[in-house]
Amino acid sequence: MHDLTLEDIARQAGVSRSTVSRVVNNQPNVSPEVRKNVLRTIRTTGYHPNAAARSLASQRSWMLGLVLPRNTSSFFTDPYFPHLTQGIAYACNNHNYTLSLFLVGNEEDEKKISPRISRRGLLDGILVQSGQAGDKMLDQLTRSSVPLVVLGRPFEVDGVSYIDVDNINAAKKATQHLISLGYQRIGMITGAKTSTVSQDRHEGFMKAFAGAGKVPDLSLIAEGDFSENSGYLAMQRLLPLRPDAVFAQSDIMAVGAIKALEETGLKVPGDVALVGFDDIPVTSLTNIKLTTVRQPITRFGIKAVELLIDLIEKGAEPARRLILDTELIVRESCGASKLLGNRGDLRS
Amino acid sequence: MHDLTLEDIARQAGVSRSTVSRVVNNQPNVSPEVRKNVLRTIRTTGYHPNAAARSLASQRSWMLGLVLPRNTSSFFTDPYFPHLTQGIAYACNNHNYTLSLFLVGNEEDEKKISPRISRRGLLDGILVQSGQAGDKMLDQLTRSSVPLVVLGRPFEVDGVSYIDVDNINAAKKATQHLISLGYQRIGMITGAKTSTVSQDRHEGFMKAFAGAGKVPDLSLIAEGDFSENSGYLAMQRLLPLRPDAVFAQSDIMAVGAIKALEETGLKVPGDVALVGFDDIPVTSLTNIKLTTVRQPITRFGIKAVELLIDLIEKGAEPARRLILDTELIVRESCGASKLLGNRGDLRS
DNA sequence: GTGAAAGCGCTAACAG
DNA sequence: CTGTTAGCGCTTTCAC
Repeated sequence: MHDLTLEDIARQAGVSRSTVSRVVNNQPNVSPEVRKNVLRTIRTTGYHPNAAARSLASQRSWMLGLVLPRNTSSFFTDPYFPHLTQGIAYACNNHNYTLSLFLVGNEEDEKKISPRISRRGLLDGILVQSGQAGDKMLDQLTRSSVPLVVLGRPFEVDGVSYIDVDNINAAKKATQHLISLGYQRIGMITGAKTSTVSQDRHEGFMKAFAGAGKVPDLSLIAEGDFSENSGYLAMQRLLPLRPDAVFAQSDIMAVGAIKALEETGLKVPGDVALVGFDDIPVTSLTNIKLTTVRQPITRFGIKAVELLIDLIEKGAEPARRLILDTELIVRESCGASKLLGNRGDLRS
Repeated sequence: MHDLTLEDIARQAGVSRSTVSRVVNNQPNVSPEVRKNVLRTIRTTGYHPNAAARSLASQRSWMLGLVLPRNTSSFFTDPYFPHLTQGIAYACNNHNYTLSLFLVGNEEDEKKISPRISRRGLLDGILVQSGQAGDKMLDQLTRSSVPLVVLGRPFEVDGVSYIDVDNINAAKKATQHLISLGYQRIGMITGAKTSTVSQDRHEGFMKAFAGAGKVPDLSLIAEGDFSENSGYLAMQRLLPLRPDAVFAQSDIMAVGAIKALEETGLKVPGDVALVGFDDIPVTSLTNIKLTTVRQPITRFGIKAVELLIDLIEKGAEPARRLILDTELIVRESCGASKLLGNRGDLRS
């Protein structure tokens, strides 16, 4: 059975190709009866328009690309990316776009993927995870003519549209919280210092101190890489310096830190208080109720897609940016409940 | 600057469109010098062929679809899916295919996604996660003319190609291991009973007993749904029945089970021995070294893609199946090291 | 080894 | 409201 075409449907319904096209695309200028008639033969024949032909003729593929660069090794270990991907997939679906996924594992992948992404006619728009400084892939994509939205602030923001959460304020709130609880030796476990996320959260940390008229002990800042193990190791390095509270730049690192503390027999928050970032369901990873900065990961993905579609439809110039708010979720690991006599979740 | 076409390159290189096409597609019948020449102008102009036009003319999109149906809610909580996706993405990349992702969240998604998948000209092949019994989407895809590989044994295997791990044998090995260690009250935490994975592992469990000339206590079989929490709850239900060993059908459920045991003050493996399934890095989730059945998740994804490509290139008939082997990884949670005086990893 | 020409199946003016 | 027509940019016979 040879595949059906518009032509076939037109013939069967006794109308022209254009009319069928109009019906398929839900366009006006078709009489109700003709439309109903055409719709019926489409249904009975099981006709589906050919995607390639449509893309070629309309210069629109209805396809969005999600590019996750190599440094995103935590794709498998950090629930962040699955959640993000889900939000993106959901939104694509909602807006009738198809999502294609480009996981760039190494340089070799990059070489094979790059030209594929650049092919005209394949993608109507691109979502790319903000990477480390000097990310070639991002540079290259930025130069292409396909509408682009960067997930997370990129290093070079000139002329590129991006979406991000307000990392500076978020980290500031988290740190202020610890300061206000009276902790005196507040440390931080950062992500890779070459990432903008980590830099922004670092800045928020500093701002909180500045705002309180205090100066942080910089030796209490340990670098991680957003992986759990790095949080574990960072906390081990921090321990001899006797911090009484630590702000971990991701929940997963906070979990690692907790492991390190438990191994040493230290209590959270009794001996060391902890605040995380993400609000990922870590309850499954540790029994400690983690105080954390909640970022709307799924919503982030949805908004990213909507921004991208807007750029596609209304033009990518001028570049736009969208910053989402976060929320400090006070639970037990920061010691607030004990110190202040509160119980359960508290939103500030 | 208007996008470049083959025509443009042909003109600039002083040859015909066909010749450029041959060069682009690495076909023979082009003299070395002409080829070199064309290649150069392609490079200097930064020409990239149009994907839609190519698909339309060649009836090949070089695009594969990965469909994860709604019951795959564990996409975010179980590392299994990120790993699988990574293997698939890697293999697609390697074979010059682009991967598109269809996460089917609910019925509404299904309605929007189905026609998109069925569109001719979009996908050269489809990978679909095996679902629950009566999965409409799978049924529908099976009926379509696009080559299809099901991930995991489907309910109806007639005429459909699929890839799976040898769940029966794997579960049998795991259970035999517990039996051989002398446990007398061996329980099991299953996945949803409507899934083939769970059914097969159930069968393996039974076979191990049969092979040992024993009869399992069926009341020690508790149903979960592959989520951690379900493992936790299942173990709570099991505890009053005093099992001395439990085979959890996934590592994540094993972790839940461990939580339940720890809460009750019971030791693993001292009070209850445990064997999991997957060999996911759960070390981050619990301090217990889990004895488990290792399944090659990433390789599973790679093999699935390769099988699908084979079907695309050599025809989908007759249906093929590929069963991957598993390996029992003996660590500490089964109590083997204590009972047998062994240490560390032991592969059976 | 190379080029001309005929589509691939659809959209989108433009007439009518 | 409907049909005619001209492409979209490439692949692929088929001559030469």
